[in-house]
Amino acid sequence: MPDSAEQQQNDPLNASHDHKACINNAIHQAEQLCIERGVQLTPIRHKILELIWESHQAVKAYDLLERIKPFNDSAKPATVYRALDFLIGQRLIHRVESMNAFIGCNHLETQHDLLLLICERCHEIEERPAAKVMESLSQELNCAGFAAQRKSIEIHGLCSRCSQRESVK
Amino acid sequence: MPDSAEQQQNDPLNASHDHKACINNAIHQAEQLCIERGVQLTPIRHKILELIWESHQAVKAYDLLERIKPFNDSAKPATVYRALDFLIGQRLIHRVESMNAFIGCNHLETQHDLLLLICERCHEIEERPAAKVMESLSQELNCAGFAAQRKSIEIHGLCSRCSQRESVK
DNA sequence: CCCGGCGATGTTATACCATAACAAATCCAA
DNA sequence: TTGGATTTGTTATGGTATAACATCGCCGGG
Repeated sequence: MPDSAEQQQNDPLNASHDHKACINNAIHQAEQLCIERGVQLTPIRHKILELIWESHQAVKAYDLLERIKPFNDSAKPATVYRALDFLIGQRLIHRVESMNAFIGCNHLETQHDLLLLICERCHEIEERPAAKVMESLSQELNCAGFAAQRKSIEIHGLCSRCSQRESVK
Repeated sequence: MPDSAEQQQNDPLNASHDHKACINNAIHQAEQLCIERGVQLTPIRHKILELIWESHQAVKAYDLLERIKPFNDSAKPATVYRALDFLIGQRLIHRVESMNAFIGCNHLETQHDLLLLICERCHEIEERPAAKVMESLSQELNCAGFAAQRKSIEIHGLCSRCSQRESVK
């Protein structure tokens, strides 16, 4: 099978993006954070995190289940959901609410409430801190007297590369 | 009609809120819009819309199913989901992604992309147009070259009344 | 050493959420 | 009258998520 076949169906990862380094970095940071926090990034949790990081697309829990079975043949839904709960609790991944799916978090050291830009064509998801949006959002919440605990901001549409392609079509 | 709609907005959820008027207004607007648009707000769709408007809390599809059965004993999941699809397509209701639930839309005449403030204590949901947030969001998306099709902004936390209560406890 | 608590995982079962696919009914227009 | 479009009925199934209880391994106190 040619290398190109490994790449994503609709929209290969940006050629300039060294995804292996990207994964390694994320995983390494996660390991460090767990040590610092005194929590256990157990083999199952580690493997789930790796599987999620295999792409910049959101991954479904039952896909993770299928993909972890070769490494852990006793894996069941609860196995996966527990690992996901842990990873979310440690803010190492996001739950993408509008997709019932999960994606690695690229901003471990900074804030966790981010804008998610979800491309309907290539299915890749970009996280953006979007400081100005968050600032005006805070003001709005203040104004409403609302004490926010969790923010989910998910925008579906076409990413810049895909919208260029659409206009060429 | 617009007068009462604005009043609701300023005073949407508290004791002085005349929810019957609120429902009537929403339903009436919906009926008018469907006529204008040449689409059919059939009895099933109408009933589902009414059931959703019975509260300002998000409603689950299978709860709607139970609650519509007395009126339509052949109701099945598809019955409900089809009505929901229609109502969402006409922007008469929102899907609350982070809850797998549905809520009536209070801003039929204006924009549909709104902030949803979801109270974890009383479970009521407030819609807010949040013009400044939307403005900075547009700038952010522009900046990212992202062509948005659908926006889901859901904030979980404590509403003003509930956070007061919490601090008293 | 033993044991008891704790966190993690194994295991079974079930509940909840959503859609596919095809049939039947209705209505309107050609 | 027929035939297309829309809506609803019906059956079946697939996808998402959690509850509940059992077990295991580790580690520290008695």
